[in-house]
Amino acid sequence: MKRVTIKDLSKYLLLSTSTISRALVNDKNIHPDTKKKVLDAAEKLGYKPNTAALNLKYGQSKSIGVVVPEMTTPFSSMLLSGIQNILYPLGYRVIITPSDETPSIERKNLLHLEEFNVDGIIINLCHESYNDDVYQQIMDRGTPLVFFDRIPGKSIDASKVMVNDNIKAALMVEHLISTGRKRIAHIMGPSTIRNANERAAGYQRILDKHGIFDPDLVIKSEGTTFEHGRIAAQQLLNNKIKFDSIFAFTDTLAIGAMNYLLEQRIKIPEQIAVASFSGTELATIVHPKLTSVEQPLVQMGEVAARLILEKINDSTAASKTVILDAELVYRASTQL
Amino acid sequence: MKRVTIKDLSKYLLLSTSTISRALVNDKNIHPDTKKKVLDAAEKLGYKPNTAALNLKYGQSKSIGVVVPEMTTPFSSMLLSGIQNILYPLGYRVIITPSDETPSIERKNLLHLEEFNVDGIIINLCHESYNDDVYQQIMDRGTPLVFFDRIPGKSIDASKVMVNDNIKAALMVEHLISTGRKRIAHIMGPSTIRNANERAAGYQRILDKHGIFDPDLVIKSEGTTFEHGRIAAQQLLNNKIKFDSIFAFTDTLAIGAMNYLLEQRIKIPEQIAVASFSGTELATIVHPKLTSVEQPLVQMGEVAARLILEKINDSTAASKTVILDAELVYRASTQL
DNA sequence: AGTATCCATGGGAACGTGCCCAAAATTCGG
DNA sequence: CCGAATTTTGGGCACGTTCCCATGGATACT
Repeated sequence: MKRVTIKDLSKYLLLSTSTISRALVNDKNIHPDTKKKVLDAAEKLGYKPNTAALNLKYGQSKSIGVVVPEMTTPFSSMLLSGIQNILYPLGYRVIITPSDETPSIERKNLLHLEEFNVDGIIINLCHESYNDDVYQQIMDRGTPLVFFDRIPGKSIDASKVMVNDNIKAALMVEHLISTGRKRIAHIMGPSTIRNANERAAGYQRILDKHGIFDPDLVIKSEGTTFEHGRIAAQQLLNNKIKFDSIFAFTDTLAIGAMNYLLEQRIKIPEQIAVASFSGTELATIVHPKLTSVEQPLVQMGEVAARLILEKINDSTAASKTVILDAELVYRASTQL
Repeated sequence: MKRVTIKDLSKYLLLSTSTISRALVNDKNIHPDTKKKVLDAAEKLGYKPNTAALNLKYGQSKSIGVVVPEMTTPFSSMLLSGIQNILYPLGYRVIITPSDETPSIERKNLLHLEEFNVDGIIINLCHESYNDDVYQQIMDRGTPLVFFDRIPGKSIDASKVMVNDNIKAALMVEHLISTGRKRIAHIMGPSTIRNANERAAGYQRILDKHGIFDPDLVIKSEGTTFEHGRIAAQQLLNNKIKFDSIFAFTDTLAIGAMNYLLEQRIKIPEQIAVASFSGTELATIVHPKLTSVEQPLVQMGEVAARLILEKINDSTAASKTVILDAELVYRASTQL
């Protein structure tokens, strides 16, 4: 099945390719009758513009790369729908590459995307510094980068989208305190993730303020999977430290922890309340439903897409950092 | 930042573009010294082949479209990693478009992907027949299609990958019976999905065989979300029908149902056992963990990718239907 | 030494499109 | 009714790459 080109139309209608082209791109220098004839023939023969030719012509690939740390939770998929909301109507392809929370894979993905000639890359890091050199290289070579959610530790001249982790974590801890909790444990994310440190800082700030901070209450998790959450909960219980609630770095960790507690026949929230940070459906599909900081994920994706478009359309555009608001949603896991 | 082309190398080394090209593609008709010089210069100047030019040259876009009904569960992401395992090493881009379980969006996505000139499309349907005409059109126009998981109802000449829904559903129901359950309810998926009918048929076949089938035990769900599962469970309880277990069309429905039961303080599995069908992590992150038919999702993705490659590389290749095995995993939701 | 063979390189067309420039066809003003 | 202005069309180059064909030079054989 040979594809129909402008040349085919040209032969078919006995018109030059220039005229055909003009009809197709809505050029004003063309007779309405001719234009109609061309459009009809294009429809009839099933003409489809060849994107490869256009890409070559304009030096753009009309595709955007997205790097996410994982795709097994709805987190990334919500961000993606935001990104696609903006980019698909503009004719961009979106190419997604999961890094599996592994910096070396992230690195490979980035270079791979560059190889694909993407016009820009939107990325949610898995390590705050490991690939700093690559980010800079890629940008130096002319491909704009936009960071979202997990941004680099070191300041890099690129647009960024995120929420205020520190403040929102603090507010969530305040909520736990307001429900009478005093021994609030924290399952902290890997310290190679900037947000983990920010949220931990917000947590500590409030406990300090109330004079109830205890370093033993903080468990540093080495990863972000459900299993890591389980392990953290197990550690907390094994440590024989008293605690009446948990604030976890993410939904995933919180749910893993919750499962372990439930298996140990601990009642949530009666004995231990659980709160976390995210913005996905995950919080509502467990029992009891999880109190969490709901990030506006779809909106974050949309903003990230707009920021990358700005950079693509004007490579000298100033970098912007957009901080979105997140809402605290109180559910059964912290309320009797 | 202008990109480096073969012409730049040509000027830089005072060699023709032909020679540069030969060096780059490992042609044998080139002096080793020249080749080394070119390769070094390419490295030094940061030459990257222009994919758009290659795509134009070879008439392929080196990209594959994937249409999935949803992306909020790990289901699609596991399939995607399978697909990407195969396609990325071969230099293919993968473009993902979620249809949101809406046939009209699926239709739009398919046409959109065709517009993008993808070399092939891998699709998991959201309706067994609504878009039949488009599938056929797209294939007629020369873009191969591969169906996986949810395949079309009507027979279409295209490769397909799936598991044997009927048999596996039957085995799962046998398991419930073997644990002493006699009143097994079924939350059936929308009958516009072939698999829903197949699994329901497997369910009924076994209940009939044991003479314990009761049509009142079957709830037809209108959708596949967690919420639909909740509603189904609610209906079951409201109907005042006695039942001691549930076999659900998918994990998602099962978990939604489980949540409702737990909220009603019903004990799982003591009072009601729950089993389902899927193959994702979801089954293990709820409490109690969910017994389910584990489909080899990553493998399914890999097979789908290989099948589409076959069709791309030889448009006359015969269509294949691959049926993969699925494993029953028994967890806490059905065992005391 | 002359010719045939081989190797390394250069020239240029092609993929499909848009756009610049020129040419043809039409309209307009006097 | 003729030249000028305007509209409509055609020719051909460019984007970056590969590959066929041709060319030049070196080597081998008679």
